[in-house]
Amino acid sequence: MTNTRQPRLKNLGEVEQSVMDYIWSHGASTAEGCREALASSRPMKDSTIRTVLRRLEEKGYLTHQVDGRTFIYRAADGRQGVAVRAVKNIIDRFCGGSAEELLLGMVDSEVLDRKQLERLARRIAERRGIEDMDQSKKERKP
Amino acid sequence: MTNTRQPRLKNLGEVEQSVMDYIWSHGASTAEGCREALASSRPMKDSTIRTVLRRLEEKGYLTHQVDGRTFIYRAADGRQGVAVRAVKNIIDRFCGGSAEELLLGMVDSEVLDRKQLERLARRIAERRGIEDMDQSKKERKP
DNA sequence: GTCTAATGTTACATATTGTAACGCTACAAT
DNA sequence: ATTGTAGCGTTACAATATGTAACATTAGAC
Repeated sequence: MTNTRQPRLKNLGEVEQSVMDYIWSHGASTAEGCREALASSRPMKDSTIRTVLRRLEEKGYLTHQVDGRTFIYRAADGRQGVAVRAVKNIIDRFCGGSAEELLLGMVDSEVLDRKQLERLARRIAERRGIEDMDQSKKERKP
Repeated sequence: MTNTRQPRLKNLGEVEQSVMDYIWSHGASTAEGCREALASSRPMKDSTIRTVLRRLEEKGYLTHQVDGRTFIYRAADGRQGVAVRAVKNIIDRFCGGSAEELLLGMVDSEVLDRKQLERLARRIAERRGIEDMDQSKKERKP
């Protein structure tokens, strides 16, 4: 709610992306767990996956907790949240900070079907209620 | 309309971004025009700006036409379009190709005010009309 | 024909990303 | 206690991306 400007997530490379995809769907994982899970599509040495995981943690995508002497890696933020943050970055860079035109463009393009648009409209309606409340608060202020 | 999968625009570096910002707001420009416009915030040698422009063209952000022996650079696509494409990329990578959850998340977060939500809702309504037509076409098919 | 503005070519430094060898340490089994 | 090894850290190297620019080439102006 309090719009804490978050620190601009760096981009993900291919391997990094696939690791995040795995952790996002699987939940938490050890280095070995990741390595085995990705082995069929992408065989990696033990030290490779560890480097990738460490970098992902540096970039803020992962955190780890220690269990015995094993690291358990977890996503620091969900897929959803990362996606929203990425879009906010786009908004800052291409839309002068205002999302409106972008979202209108999204709606105008072919990205959503009818059912999805309905749900979106409903959600907007709910949200409008909240915004209205905020609005009234503001109007009471001066 | 025909969803031609466009070729994944590469990311822009800082200087590249500022060049695009200039061309997007200014319209078309020569190399010298760009260089002078950015000189105060970012002095560059002639050959530097030229390299940047050429790379931007390689990446598909710019095109040029020749006037005499001078290149006139133009944006290949508008800010809006680039932003939408970037968001589509995010959707592909983080949302399994479906924009719905992402847009719902956007609406739930604090990126739009009431007026903007209203306009968005109205646009969705229009769009729903179109989608409905498409839908009826589909239903007639089998 | 010479000068010069405009473009082309090539290069180099730094950062990012994928990949991995090697090194260290704590625990388990002997 | 000694040693094997599982698990983490350190370091490195190649490929690509990005910013920067010197130097080369060429087509017109004069």
